[in-house]
Amino acid sequence: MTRQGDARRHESADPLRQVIIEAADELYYANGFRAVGMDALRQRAGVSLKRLYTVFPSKESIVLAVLDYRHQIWADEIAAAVAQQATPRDRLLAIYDYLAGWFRSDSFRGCVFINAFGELASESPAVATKAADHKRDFRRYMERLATEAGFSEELGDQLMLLAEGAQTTAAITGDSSMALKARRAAETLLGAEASAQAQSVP
Amino acid sequence: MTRQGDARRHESADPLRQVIIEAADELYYANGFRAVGMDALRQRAGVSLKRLYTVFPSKESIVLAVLDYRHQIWADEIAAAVAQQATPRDRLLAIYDYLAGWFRSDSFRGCVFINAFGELASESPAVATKAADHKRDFRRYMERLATEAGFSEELGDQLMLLAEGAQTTAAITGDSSMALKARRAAETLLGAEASAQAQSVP
DNA sequence: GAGCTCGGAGAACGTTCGTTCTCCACGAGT
DNA sequence: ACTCGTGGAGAACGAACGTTCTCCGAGCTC
Repeated sequence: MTRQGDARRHESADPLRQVIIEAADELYYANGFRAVGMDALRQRAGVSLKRLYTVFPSKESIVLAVLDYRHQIWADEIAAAVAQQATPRDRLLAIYDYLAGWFRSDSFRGCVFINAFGELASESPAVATKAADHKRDFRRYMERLATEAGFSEELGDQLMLLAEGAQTTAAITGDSSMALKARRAAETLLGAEASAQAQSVP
Repeated sequence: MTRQGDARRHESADPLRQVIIEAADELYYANGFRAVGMDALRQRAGVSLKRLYTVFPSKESIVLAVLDYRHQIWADEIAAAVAQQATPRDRLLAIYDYLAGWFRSDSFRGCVFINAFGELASESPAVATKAADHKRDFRRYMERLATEAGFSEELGDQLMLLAEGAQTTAAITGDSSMALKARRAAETLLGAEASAQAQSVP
């Protein structure tokens, strides 16, 4: 979300392409994909329509590029938040602290992939698969984090579900406390599995 | 979803209005709200455009009526699934079994309120508030179920988050096993709070 | 300086869609 | 039988939007 550290990693080689992607990202996320026309995007990016269409062949391709961009930001920021924590337990719980900060930001409008899926999946299979890919990646990431910490893969799935539920609920109801509720549930799940392990290894 | 038992409760007094709502519900849910035009709805409902506009003043009003209809179905079917279970624990877990059956149905395309929010919230504040109302209702219902079973209100919130996460994840990835994963997480949360209660009352 | 190319501004085109209007057939009442 | 009103089918209208086209000016080459 916010630019900090080596956030430059998110930028592509072509600077014009990057300007368009960032302008589209802001407008689409704030107003929805369909509500933002090519003219508004042209104006925000400071680029003529003709030039816009030399870089991207269609609006759909811009949407897909924005989703790639957001996926990279999400993955990088999650990884950074996790890396700051030392213990396996804190690394798993760092997800929810990251969500809490995101939910409280003024620009929060839910998960862009869920939004894109709801808005465009019926007309763009490419958008639908990109949303599915993103969710699959996040699930695998949580599973990996869980198994690396000595927990079951299933626990990673469960923590993923809590994070997804917090995102949609916070987006629709505007209640940013969902991140904390999800975190406390995650703590309970972690504690339960840890004590079950201690029990089974006497 | 499926009509069984006293599903007639969902019907309004005006039969023409009800025909339109049910046709709109099927088309909107299967194809998305924007993808279905008034002409397709007119054809499916077997009603002329003029008659359609005598019953509803606009498409938005039809969308809102469909959301009301779905909210009633959801509330009734959840209540029925819960009522079939005898113990407090099974009543709380009945939610996830209901979700499992729903996810496996061919017509499953996610939570209609989440979809409507993503598609229309940016242009229709009424849709946004109706989605928020629905989620608030469900949250309160889970909180009530939890407290009636002797658990904390917070546990109800956590079970709600699991259900929400399962809905979005199942919708986007098409993986219906999310209901079972949510259920197992819920079982763990229930067990943990039960044993904590046993501990604190020696 | 003349010619040429590139790109900017925005008009134009074709499509979609919500909403309204027109025309006409049918049936009831006298 | 004639009239009148109701309602059906679908044309018409206006707006929005993605995409393409036109016109024109700026800057580079010889």
